[in-house]
Amino acid sequence: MNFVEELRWRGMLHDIMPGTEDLLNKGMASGYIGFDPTADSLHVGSLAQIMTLIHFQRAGHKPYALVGGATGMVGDPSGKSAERNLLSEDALQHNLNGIKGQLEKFLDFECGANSAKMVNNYDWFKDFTFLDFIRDVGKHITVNYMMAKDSVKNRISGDTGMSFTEFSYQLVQGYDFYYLWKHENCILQMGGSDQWGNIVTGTEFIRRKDAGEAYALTTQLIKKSDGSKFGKTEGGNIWLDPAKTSPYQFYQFWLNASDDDAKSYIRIFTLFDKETIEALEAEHNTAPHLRVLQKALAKDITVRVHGEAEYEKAIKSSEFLFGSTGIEFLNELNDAEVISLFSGVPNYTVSLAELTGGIGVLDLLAVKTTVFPSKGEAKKTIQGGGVSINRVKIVADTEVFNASNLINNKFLVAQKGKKNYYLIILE
RNA sequence: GGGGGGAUACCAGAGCGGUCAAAUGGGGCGGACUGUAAAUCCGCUGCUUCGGCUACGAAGGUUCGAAUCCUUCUCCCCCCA
Repeated sequence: MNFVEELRWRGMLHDIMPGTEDLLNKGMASGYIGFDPTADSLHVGSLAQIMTLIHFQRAGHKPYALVGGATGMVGDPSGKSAERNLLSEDALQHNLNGIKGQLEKFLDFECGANSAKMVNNYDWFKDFTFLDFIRDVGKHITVNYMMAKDSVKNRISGDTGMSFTEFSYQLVQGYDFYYLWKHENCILQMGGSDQWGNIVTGTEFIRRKDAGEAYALTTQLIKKSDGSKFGKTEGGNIWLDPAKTSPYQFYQFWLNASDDDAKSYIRIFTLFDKETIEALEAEHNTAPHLRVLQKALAKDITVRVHGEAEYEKAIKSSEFLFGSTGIEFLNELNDAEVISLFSGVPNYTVSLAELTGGIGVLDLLAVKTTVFPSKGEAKKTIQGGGVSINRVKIVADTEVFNASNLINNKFLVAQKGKKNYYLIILE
């Protein structure tokens, strides 16, 4: 199956420039996707782009991952309603290093002719002077053309306006494409559907400057079936970096996908073939409450991102926290085992001496720890029946805890809502 | 340069002298139902030692009393030149 067909049946394809498929069918081609260094880790949203590159490579093509050291300094206006804050050079460098390390885990950089390659556009922009840029690049693209782009139009007709810096972004990205086309024979740029305008500026630039041919392909923006934004939870973004999103939280994120979402995610984020996926769906439909689909999805991605061992730990934690195992089960474990079981959930350390004298729930959850940001909020949630300690619902905000409430003389397990656990360690 | 409009909680957006910690919608959080879904319904959504305290762009002023009236300042938008 060729690359485009692959994306198509998985529901990933959004838009493709005419001729692209024919070109790819002729043999190995090089293509790239740019990654934004706005943070030092990629998140599940970027994972979709990584998957595109993986499919590209599996179809026998040569994938390039571009990290935007230069474009990161400018800021992409696409999909943004307000001017972006610029990152300092140091922060940018730090972010680039983090992202590079992650990309290396997904693509094969040593498989011969179609080995993946990583490039940083800062390398070709750092010595590019402003005058050279406006003469060699700016001259080929009219302002009229740039103004017609949705990302620009939206901002100009909106309230916030747009700086010259962001306006020029599409030229900078357009030049990236030209540079890679010229020096690396990169003939295709891919990206999320919000990147179409930027990518096409690149193909246009290549055509006008060197009368060259280059192609564009974009993938569907991932949306949840309820319309809300993909990749965010109460805790914020879901990151690939285990220090930012623990493997347990990562596993939980996928496990919690709704049925509809799971059906689309499993096509996008796993490499299972069509038959396997359809079989899983059939199985899921006969007993939806077992959530076979979500489990298969969560397992596959967690193993690929964090490894088998972390997946096993996430499963164990999940089974305990959401299973029917009673809290007494903890008594059978030693301290290290308990801490490991809770390794994915936020934990706090409180002095044992203070607890001996008794600590009220409000102080415990809002002062000694930051389970709640204020006592007022803790109180309200308790009144709404949303707080448990050691799996027992708190009924009054005056309840006091002391050493006799400890599990293994060391722990308290707090819950906010059903899904949010916190481990309080007393020492 | 001239004229006009505006700035309210996370966002949008009412309020235009007391009854305003501020309508309504969205978002968020919590509860019920359930499959740790979806949909639906319900509650909460400034802090507090529960006496109060701090809040409606900023600083002053009028008033017993201001988000609401006046003055100055800052920022934004629109029209004309």
